[in-house]
Amino acid sequence: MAAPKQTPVDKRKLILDAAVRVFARQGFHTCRVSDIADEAGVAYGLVYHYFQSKDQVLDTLFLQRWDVLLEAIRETDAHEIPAREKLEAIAGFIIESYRHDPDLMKVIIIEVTRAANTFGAAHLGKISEAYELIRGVVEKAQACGEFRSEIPAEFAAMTFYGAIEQMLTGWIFGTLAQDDEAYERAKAHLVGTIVDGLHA
Amino acid sequence: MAAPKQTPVDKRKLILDAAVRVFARQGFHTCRVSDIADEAGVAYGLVYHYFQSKDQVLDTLFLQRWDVLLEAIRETDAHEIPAREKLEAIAGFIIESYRHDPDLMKVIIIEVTRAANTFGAAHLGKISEAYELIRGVVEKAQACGEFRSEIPAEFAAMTFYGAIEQMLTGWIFGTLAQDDEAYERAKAHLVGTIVDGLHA
Amino acid sequence: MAAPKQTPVDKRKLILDAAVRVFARQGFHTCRVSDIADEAGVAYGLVYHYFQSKDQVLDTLFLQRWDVLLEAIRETDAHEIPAREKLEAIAGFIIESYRHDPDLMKVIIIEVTRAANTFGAAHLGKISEAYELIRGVVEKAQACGEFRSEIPAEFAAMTFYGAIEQMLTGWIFGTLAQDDEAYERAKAHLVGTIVDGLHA
Amino acid sequence: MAAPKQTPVDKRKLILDAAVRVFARQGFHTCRVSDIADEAGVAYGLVYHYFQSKDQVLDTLFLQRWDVLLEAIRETDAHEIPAREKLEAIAGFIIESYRHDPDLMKVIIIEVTRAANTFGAAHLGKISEAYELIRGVVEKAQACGEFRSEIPAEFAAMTFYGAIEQMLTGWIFGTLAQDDEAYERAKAHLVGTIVDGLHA
DNA sequence: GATGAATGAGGATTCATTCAT
DNA sequence: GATGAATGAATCCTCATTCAT
Repeated sequence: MAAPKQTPVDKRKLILDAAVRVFARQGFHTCRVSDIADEAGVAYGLVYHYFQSKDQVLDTLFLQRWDVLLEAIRETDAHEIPAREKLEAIAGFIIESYRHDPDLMKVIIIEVTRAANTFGAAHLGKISEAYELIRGVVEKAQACGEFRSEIPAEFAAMTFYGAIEQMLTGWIFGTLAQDDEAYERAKAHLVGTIVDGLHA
Repeated sequence: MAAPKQTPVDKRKLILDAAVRVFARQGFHTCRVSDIADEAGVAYGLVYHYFQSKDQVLDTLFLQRWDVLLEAIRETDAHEIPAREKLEAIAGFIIESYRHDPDLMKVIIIEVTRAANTFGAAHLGKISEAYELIRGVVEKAQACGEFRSEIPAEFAAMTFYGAIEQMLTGWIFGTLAQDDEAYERAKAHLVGTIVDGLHA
Repeated sequence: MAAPKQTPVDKRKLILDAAVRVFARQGFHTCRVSDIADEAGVAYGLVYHYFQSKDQVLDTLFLQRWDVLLEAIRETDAHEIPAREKLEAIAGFIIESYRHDPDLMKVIIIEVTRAANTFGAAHLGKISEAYELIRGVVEKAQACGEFRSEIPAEFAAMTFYGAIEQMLTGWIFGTLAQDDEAYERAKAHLVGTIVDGLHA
Repeated sequence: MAAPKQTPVDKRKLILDAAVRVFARQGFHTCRVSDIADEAGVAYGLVYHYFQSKDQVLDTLFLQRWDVLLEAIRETDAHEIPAREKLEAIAGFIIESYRHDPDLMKVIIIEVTRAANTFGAAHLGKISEAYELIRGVVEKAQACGEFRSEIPAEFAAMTFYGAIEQMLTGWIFGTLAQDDEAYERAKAHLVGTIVDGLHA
């Protein structure tokens, strides 16, 4: 009888996971490739067996996660629900992503999304897709009268996206309180601010 | 008799101005100190006569401009005007700063403010001062009943600041239209969104 | 009953042939072992099953062919014919070798014989055997009065060998015309120059 | 009174001279840039202050010397003397070059001229100029009846050049005796072989 | 025999910074 | 103040070779 096949260790996955921890801890530019290999417990060269370069490791991490995010936004947008609920779902998804794997989101925000001079520029297209999807949500809400039309949809999208990113940055740097309650409040207030406004 | 004093060329200023152009064009990490010296038309070593390091050149650029910004916010806040007008003044000041010297603002946003992994972290305190001042504006508006109190002031501040930065980023990368009309619209809509909300 | 034996593909031969093409195309140092395996359509590791190292692949290629060459010279030298005809036969054999398999000769000349800093030094002994054999031809011709004795035989051999190698190099790099007629002319003129001299 | 200006040490020259010794001793590919710096007694980075790359150091060495050689051939060719004397002068110049600085000529022959797979290919044009000049000498001799016309001049040139290079290679590898007498003999016999032929 | 994942040593290059003049 | 030659630390990437299956 054949021995039950052990799930073999996926070294590629091992390296990606290690990279998240190392990038989050030391930063992409500050860490060496050997730090990733050490953290993963694999030989130096194996990183280059699975990835073409140090850059490509981060690219992979970003694209994997970002595509999940875009898909989630698209999925949300497909439902027949008020725009307010869509925005709540989108904010909620991002916040939960951070809650679930803060290191990964930290790397994506700090090293890619906000790193306008390096990876941010390289992935501008992918990042813009998120704005566009949000703009679509706003446009439809304006068309059906849920949102007013004076504010250009692209402005509204930028504001919404900028607010989320700024909040995540606050959590990452510890300038904003972060506990379970704070996460929940954030979901509510983010949309509350953008949709209802600050006025009394 | 003393020779009539020629207006001496301020080489330090020459270097700072050159640095703005070089940082804006090539990015801080991609340019070499010699690029700055070449652009300024001075000798390599002179950069180190006036500045302790390449970092310090950027630090100087940032701090100079950021302090002006903080002062402008403080000045605005000192007036007895509605919070809405204060926020309009703040957004207006930043937008005019960009309009007046796009290279400098590009460098500050791209290389410092959004560069969370390098200079952004180093100047976290200074950058946070801006959030704090805006939070103060909101808090006072909540206290006097102009703004509602459900939204924590720090959330509101983050949203407002995040929206501005995102918009500047859009201009810098050319994903957002930028002409005189766009600048004016931006001033109006930014505050319109945050204060009045998107709802119909 | 045994299944009729299929002509088995000789993978070792497959690898050697592929190596000739790859070395000729990319050069020994520029190609990777994986390039050879890919060209041969075999697995990476199989190269190391049949050869101890990348070097050994080239060594094998060289020694195989060079021994054929040495044997041909020896065989020619064994005949009772004028030295002039012997030299003609030797030049003819080398030229025909190139005509028959230009890639292989290119690899041997470029990567071994002329590569004085790497394989040329390693195979100095084998290469020298060729000079020695040619020197023997000359010495015997001097002893019997066919060639004059003022020119040291080793000089004559070097000149003859150097001329052939230089001509092959010219063909390999395309600085010398190469077509059927050129090959035939080369055979005649090579010996014509060395034996009769250039003088009128 | 001003102190007599000491001839300042030309570090660039220091590096080039050190490179000749290191390349001759260890070979271009086997030595490290730090070996050159150490041999020259300068800091690692200074090599890169004066040269763009390790390759460029060798290029410089080759081109400097090769241009001197080409100039010497041209100068010789300009005289109204028999072709035989011209060839003697050319062979003599090269042999004296080797005698005067064997390390430099070793590097040029081994690492450039014969290194057909690397620098030889890169400098093919420059190297070919030498063939061309020699071919010119032969052509003129054929035109005036000093040399017979059956042998194509380009063949004759290849033979002559190939013979010289082969002889130098013999000296470099120690397969050919080298002392003052050998050098003098070589000058005479080289041309003796090519012009008068080996026949009795 | 055959496969290809895993290993790890080795070196050129960059460039911020220093310092003698 | 001004110059630019001199310094040397730091690290990504390549790729021949090994080895478990």
